[in-house]
Amino acid sequence: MPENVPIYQQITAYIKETIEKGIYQKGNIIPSEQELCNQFDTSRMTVRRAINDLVNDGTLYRIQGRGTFVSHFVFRKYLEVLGFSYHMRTLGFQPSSKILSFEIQKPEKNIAEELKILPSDNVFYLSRVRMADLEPIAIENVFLPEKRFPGLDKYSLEENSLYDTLRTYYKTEIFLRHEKINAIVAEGTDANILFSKNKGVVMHTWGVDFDTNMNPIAYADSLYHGTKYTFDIVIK
Amino acid sequence: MPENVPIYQQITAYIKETIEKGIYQKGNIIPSEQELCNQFDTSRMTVRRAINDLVNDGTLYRIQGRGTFVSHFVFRKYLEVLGFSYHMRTLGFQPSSKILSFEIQKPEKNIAEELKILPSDNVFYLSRVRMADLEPIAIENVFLPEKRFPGLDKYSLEENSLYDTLRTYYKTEIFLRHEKINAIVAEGTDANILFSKNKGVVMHTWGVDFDTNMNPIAYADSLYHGTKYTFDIVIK
DNA sequence: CAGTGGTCTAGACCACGCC
DNA sequence: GCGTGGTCTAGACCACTGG
Repeated sequence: MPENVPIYQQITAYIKETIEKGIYQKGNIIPSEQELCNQFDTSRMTVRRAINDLVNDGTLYRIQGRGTFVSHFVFRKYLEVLGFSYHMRTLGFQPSSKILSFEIQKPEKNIAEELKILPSDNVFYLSRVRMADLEPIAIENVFLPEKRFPGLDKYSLEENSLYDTLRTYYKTEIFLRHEKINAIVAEGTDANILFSKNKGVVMHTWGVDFDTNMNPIAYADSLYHGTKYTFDIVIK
Repeated sequence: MPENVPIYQQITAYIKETIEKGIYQKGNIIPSEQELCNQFDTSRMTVRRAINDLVNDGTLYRIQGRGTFVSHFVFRKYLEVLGFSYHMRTLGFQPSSKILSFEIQKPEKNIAEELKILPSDNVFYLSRVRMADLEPIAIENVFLPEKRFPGLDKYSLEENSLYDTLRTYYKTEIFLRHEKINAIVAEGTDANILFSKNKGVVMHTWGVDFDTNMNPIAYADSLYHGTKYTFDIVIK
């Protein structure tokens, strides 16, 4: 009967489900730790492990002496790490991409450093226009070590999410992204693509994705349309 | 001998210290959980509680069967939540502020909604130019419920960090910020302050700060100089 | 194989909020 | 006082990595 899934994960899954179904409402109290112990026939430390995970990701909060509650918050963490495609879909837009370039290169010095590879190692350079309902929203330039993702060019990244591809074919999950953002004026080709004009205001982002062992797996340098796109960020 | 501080907090403090002192280096292994049990004369669950906290905030990572390691990452999470003053100091700049306005107002509808107060409730409106080494970097407009922070106007926010003031005098700690960012062209007074010109590219941010109980405690709407300022963000 | 982290138990006492 | 969450114990067995 008990799956091979750890009990604490069963409990977090159960709590998330009941929240999604609206059984536990925002701001309402959830069953006490003791009740959950009885319900899942387990010890309190295991229940607390489950609740801790949900408190850490912001789903629940605790008040000592009173109980554990569902956050008032419409939680949208992880969005950026899940990528543009996912983000657009949650906003109700149809994401699509147009590939500008997908080739093997020698990395520039700073990119090699960020990816912790040698300048003589190869990288895939993937440049895409990202669109929402066919409107150009961003230009994303991604660099990935060839060693880590051999044969990546076999896969169609026009239709599929890059992160889905890494997950499915290379068992690589992004754990964390370190990103920098500023605002600049885009000109030339970039401005033409995003604004159909020769100038436009964009957010410029650059940064590195890491896997669960904190190995760098991708470097990205992108431009986002200043007003059509909004970063939606939760900072703890 | 043992302080009133929980053991797991003593352990996290110890580990952080040794990392800062360079005794545990980036990528290096730290003592095993069993060794830390002996060192602190405590049980493994307590040691794990301590390590979990540091894994969750990205300071450490674990590999089953091998050990626990110091992240390769120069970690700068929490920066934004700690505020502009703190951020600038970590970058080696001298932060300062010039208050443009500090008064009691009735909130606009959307701000009242975000702060979960009535439109008839009062808010403090604090508008400041934030500077680094006397160069204007940002214009921050913050709205705080008067009910929650009675007498806030007594304190000098020209010299002191707003968040320090909330912490010290109102025992209020920011747990989380939900922030949105886009890029626009600033004009008029705003552009004059930040660029000494009548136009300039800025990052526009707006969002809400929450305390540990997920009560909204401040709404901020700010403009950051597009190129002098860079958001530095870690997304998990 | 030994050593590491991953999960779990069945209790304990304390601090806090509420009635 | 009672029920809540906060901290902690002293074990246990499993899964994984390395030599």
